[in-house]
Amino acid sequence: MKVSLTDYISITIHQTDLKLTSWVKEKLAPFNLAPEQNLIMMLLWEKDGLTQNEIAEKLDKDKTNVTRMLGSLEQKGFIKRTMSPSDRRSLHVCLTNKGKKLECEIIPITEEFHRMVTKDITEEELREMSRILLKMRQNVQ
Amino acid sequence: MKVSLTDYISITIHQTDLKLTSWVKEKLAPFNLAPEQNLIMMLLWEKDGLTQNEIAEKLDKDKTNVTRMLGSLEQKGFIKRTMSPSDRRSLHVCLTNKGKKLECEIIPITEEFHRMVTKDITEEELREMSRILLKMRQNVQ
DNA sequence: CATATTTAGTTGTTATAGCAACTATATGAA
DNA sequence: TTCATATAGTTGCTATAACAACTAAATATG
Repeated sequence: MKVSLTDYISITIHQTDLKLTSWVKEKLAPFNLAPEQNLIMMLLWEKDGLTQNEIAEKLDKDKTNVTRMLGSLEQKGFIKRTMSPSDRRSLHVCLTNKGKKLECEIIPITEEFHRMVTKDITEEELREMSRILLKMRQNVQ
Repeated sequence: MKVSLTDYISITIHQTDLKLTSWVKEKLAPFNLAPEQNLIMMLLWEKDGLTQNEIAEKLDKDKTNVTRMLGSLEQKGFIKRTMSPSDRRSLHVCLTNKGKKLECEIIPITEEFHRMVTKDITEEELREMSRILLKMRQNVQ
């Protein structure tokens, strides 16, 4: 029996992800910050001076993407990259003043986003959802 | 209180989506077919001759993306585009023989994928998950 | 009928994503 | 110590994604 594409849970996940990302993108645009770039900034606000490699691992992203995203963030003046004295292959990523100042403007947006997304969804449902999503990820390992 | 990035359900959704898409991408690569291109093929296997606009609507995608994906599919020889006689702005997208033959090779992969993703997850859990994902999408409308 | 608006599709730009291949540096092992 | 290997990062390529601006054709409205 032929089924609709929306019967595939993977497609539902994909389309939901796109919708959520799109909202974040729109809200962050005035700050000249893209959604994934914002994730890097969030890591740095929590712990400044991470290496590119650490950022890639924490975000579970390909290092090539991280290189390019940091290139963009550096060009916008939010971060600077300096060679590690202990390992000259590594680059430490540090916030500029401009990057530091951004935090108090962006955090409220992130929180508003999370509240909006999870509106009328219980903690229990969220935990269950996380569990199943994690299971799916493991299923395709 | 600072939270981990993985505490955000939107990030869990995003990363799960990436993992699932990556599996599909790898399995379809030998057929010279990308994941989203495959969705278009699935639509056409079900109903040949759709217009670009209909494809965009069914997949809930921007028409610019559809234009480019179809360009790629046409270049690979899986589809052909012909001007609609009734509306000369529209292009009908039709499968070539090569495109038709692909179906019996791809469908088993799609089904294997769905079985693998939903392994040890009950129908009830899947329905619940779909419901919540849909709710999240509506929440950010 | 003429003009305004809508619609279908294309092109340009930017931002993710991942793979392959590369450079440079560090480390481990003979 | 020297050579193989591993690691950090970059560049090139392809594939999604979305927005803006555009062309061409169809439709609606005066």
